[in-house]
Amino acid sequence: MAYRKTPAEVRRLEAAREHLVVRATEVVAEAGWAQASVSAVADAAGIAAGSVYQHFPSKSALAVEVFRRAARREVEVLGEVLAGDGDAVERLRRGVDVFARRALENHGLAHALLAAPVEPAVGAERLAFRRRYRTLFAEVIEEGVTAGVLPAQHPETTAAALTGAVGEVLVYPLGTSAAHDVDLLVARLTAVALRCAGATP
Amino acid sequence: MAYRKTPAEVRRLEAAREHLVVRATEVVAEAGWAQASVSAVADAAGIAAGSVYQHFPSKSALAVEVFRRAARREVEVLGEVLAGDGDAVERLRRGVDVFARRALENHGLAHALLAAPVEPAVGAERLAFRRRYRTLFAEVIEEGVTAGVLPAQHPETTAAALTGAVGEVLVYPLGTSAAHDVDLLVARLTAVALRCAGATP
DNA sequence: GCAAGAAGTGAACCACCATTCAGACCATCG
DNA sequence: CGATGGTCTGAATGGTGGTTCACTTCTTGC
Repeated sequence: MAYRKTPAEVRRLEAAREHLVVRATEVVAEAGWAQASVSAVADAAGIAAGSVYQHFPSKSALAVEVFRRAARREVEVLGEVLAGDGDAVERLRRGVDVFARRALENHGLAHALLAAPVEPAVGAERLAFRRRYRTLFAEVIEEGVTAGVLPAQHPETTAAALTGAVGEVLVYPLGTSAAHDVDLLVARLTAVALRCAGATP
Repeated sequence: MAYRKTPAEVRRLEAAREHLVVRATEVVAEAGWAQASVSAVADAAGIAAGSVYQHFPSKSALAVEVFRRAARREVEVLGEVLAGDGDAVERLRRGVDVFARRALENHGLAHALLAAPVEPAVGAERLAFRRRYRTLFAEVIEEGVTAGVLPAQHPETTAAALTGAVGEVLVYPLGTSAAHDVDLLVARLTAVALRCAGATP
């Protein structure tokens, strides 16, 4: 028993892993998944390619972790806004508003999360997160219907349509680095989203 | 001058190319892009891998051709329905209806066209075709607004939202081979789509 | 039939990357 | 300090799959 992991050592390892994930996320946000090779990511983190495998069993596992963290943040933010104050329609409006603004603000990462081609493992994760978005939206819509501020409808379908609609409207602005009138874009998007749910203006 | 392409020979070559594209499309529809390797596609067409390069300069070029043909058919069908009889709202409803039914009928191909991961060259083509869907929808919406059957709105944004919404609602049913109640699904989808555009029920 | 030249073949080739591993380096503790 | 057993390195390995090319097979025009 001449070596035992000391708490400091454990912390150091966790920090190294954390650092790797953060840098990998930056690479993905700035250059896309295709450029995020193991060696590129390792370089960005200042470690050797082989050291990546100290922290993750495969490149896929790292990619999934990068995706999960970033996506979870968005789900949490959306969830908070949708569970906030106001009636269902107002919360829905704010949810779409916040989601869109955050995506436009960090368009590289948003594009990677929403639209960019990904390897199968990450694709599966993306599907899972879309389902979570859908569930969040569906809850608010159901509330709105029950409260009588939204017309009768199938909440799951509307929720799926909303996630698709928001994503598609944002994809083109996200794909380019050109400047947009964010307020105008967001106003148009929230208007469509509310119509989608059948809110009366 | 001992060999000159005779018309019959030219026709034979075109037929061979055609056959290759058709078989490649079948492979993509049945097994997905990932399984459509050059050798798999060549096997399906009954030719050697090397012969693919008689017809296309690269695998990418073949993939793009496969995508383009299939996507063009859908755009044409949608265009015809949207330019048919009835007011803007009715045509929009029928457009979404027909699009969804065709997709569900041929879910393998639809999934490949709409949602499955693709190589960059095909991804660019996909974006281009989405823009065409958007343009088609936008025209009808603009008509509807002018005719007063739809409320004032930004047609391009609504059109983008529509393509995204339709795609997203269909992705899950398309991804599985499970049986669905097509009529119910389509009814729900057209309802959301019409609300999206602000049509009064 | 035969020479010319194109189409077709498929095994070899090659580029690309994730992954491995033998050795270097370092932290722990008696 | 020195023995133990971890972490780190980066060049070598290996699998995958698109592409090439020397060769064979077929079509054409005389």
